[in-house]
Amino acid sequence: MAGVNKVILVGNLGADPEVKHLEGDKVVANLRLATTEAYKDRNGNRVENTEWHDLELWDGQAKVAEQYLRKGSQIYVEGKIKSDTWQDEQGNNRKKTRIRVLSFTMLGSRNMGQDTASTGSGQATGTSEGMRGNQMAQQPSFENEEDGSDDLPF
Amino acid sequence: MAGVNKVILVGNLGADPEVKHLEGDKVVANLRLATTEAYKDRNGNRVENTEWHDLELWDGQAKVAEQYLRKGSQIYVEGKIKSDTWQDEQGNNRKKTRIRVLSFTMLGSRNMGQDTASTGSGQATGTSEGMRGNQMAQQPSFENEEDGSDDLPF
Amino acid sequence: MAGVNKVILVGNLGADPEVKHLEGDKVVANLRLATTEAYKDRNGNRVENTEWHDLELWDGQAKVAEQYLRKGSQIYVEGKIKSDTWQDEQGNNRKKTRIRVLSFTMLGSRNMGQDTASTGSGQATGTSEGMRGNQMAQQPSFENEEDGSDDLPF
Amino acid sequence: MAGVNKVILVGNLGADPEVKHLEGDKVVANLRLATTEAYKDRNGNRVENTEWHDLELWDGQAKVAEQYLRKGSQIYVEGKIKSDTWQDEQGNNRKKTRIRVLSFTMLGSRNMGQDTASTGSGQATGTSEGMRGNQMAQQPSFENEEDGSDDLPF
DNA sequence: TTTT
DNA sequence: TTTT
Repeated sequence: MAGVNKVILVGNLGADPEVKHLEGDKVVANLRLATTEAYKDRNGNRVENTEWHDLELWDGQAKVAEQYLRKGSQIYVEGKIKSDTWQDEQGNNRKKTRIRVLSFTMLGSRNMGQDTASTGSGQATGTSEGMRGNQMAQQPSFENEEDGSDDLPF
Repeated sequence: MAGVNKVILVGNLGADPEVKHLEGDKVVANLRLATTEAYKDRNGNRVENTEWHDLELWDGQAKVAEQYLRKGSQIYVEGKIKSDTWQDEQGNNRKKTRIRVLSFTMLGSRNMGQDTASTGSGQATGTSEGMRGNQMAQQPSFENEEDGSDDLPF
Repeated sequence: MAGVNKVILVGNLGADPEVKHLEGDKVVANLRLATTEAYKDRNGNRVENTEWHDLELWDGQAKVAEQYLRKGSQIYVEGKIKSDTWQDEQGNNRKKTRIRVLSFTMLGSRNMGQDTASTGSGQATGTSEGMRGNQMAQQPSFENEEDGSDDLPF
Repeated sequence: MAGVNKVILVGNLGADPEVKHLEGDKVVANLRLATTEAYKDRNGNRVENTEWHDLELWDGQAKVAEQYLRKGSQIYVEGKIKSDTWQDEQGNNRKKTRIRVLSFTMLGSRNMGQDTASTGSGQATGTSEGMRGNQMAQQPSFENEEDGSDDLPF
């Protein structure tokens, strides 16, 4: 059946991206994203609740993340839930849930984190196809399709 | 930072809702929802990929689910990702991810599952407050807030 | 700035798609989609509120819409807000807002309506009046890129 | 029918909020929000496309907007499409589409616009560990129900 | 385990 | 003009 599996997150990275360059020019980046909600409990005390998400980005996106994202970066993310299941050594069924990122956008302005001053020249070039997204020298947004093999948009 | 943690799903239930009535008038329903995407692989073969989601609904919502949803029901769901972490007997860190449903809407028409012919009379009454949602005898849509103690909308 | 402009709708078509085949193999379809919300007012009376949306689909998507969608069809839509501005004869600034559809999915099940037997092997059995139970043999879900020239996904 | 009518925007305000205090303690704020997408056209030239949205906020939300939002503020918005129709003096049918905001969140950190230094001691500081530095006086996130009469969340 |  |  034709379904919908969509995740939208706005949060901050808990650490720098972990990027692995695989054979065949494949690149994968793993990010830890915190989304925090604050509310008042029934006693009127402010409570903060943080959820941590494991994000997975591939190829062009992973490269953008590697170049521009840092611990603390605030991003808007669109993706889908994707879980892996396996059996552990004890024979228990295990499941790990990740967010497969389909597009993301850096938020905030002014600066983009410590090492990003270098992006200033950037012409934020996108490929014409498969790039609904936006990107700029300072605020890259990047979209990738399922098996996208897009190059860096810069 | 004020974050966003939003999930939107459209899929079908893999089984009837599992509902538990807890002390203090609390009710919780657990649903298994399948979201299936189909695409053509590079050889042009149609591939289907199903993701299973664990949904958790509380109170008024849980009651609506219990009454109207059945194995196979197609629903639109809005919620947020919520994970529990603990240590298992081996001392390993474990994590289970669920979707905390904030609103859902039944899709399709005609019939609503095997026993729902009886819903025809439907009062489908909503509370004025906290009910952005929609509901009807035959196509209930229901929203609940964080600690919502909403009654059944009927 | 890298922005986000996203619309998610679930509703029913108020009329059959209006499709125009333009030069250069371009096709555009215009749909009228109703999204209805129901709630109880402060007197406890059920109130229904319908919003009508003008949807615009291009090329491959437009063809799918032409072939499978009919008045009454229930669909899930993802798109973006897009407005045209101009001056009318009186010199007044005018603005028309549309939803540019980026993907849609037919909802509901069972049967698909009158002329859809042609869609393939498919069951695609039709109701005579109004083509409400939608979907096809394969339940089309269709995504299109900005300038996508995708063919029919079947 | 139970429908879905949802809009998600991330963009910047084109002007300070316009706030009107109505009788009966009602408050309405109107915002102009720009969402910009950038892409490369078929010649490889970077093209920027800005869509302007008319946002409408009520009551508690309107007050938060009045207090914290300024021209240039970057926000995440969730709402629904809402159009008014009428006949103009020439007897033409007219329609104006707005976004009725259901929740919004301020994005970015650092500064919040010209006069907002007063909104707290705060420097919107991130913590060194895990960057949880979350919502603060300076980064309000606010949700309102349909006829919500919520007070300021501070 | 759903749906097609 | 849809849907219930």
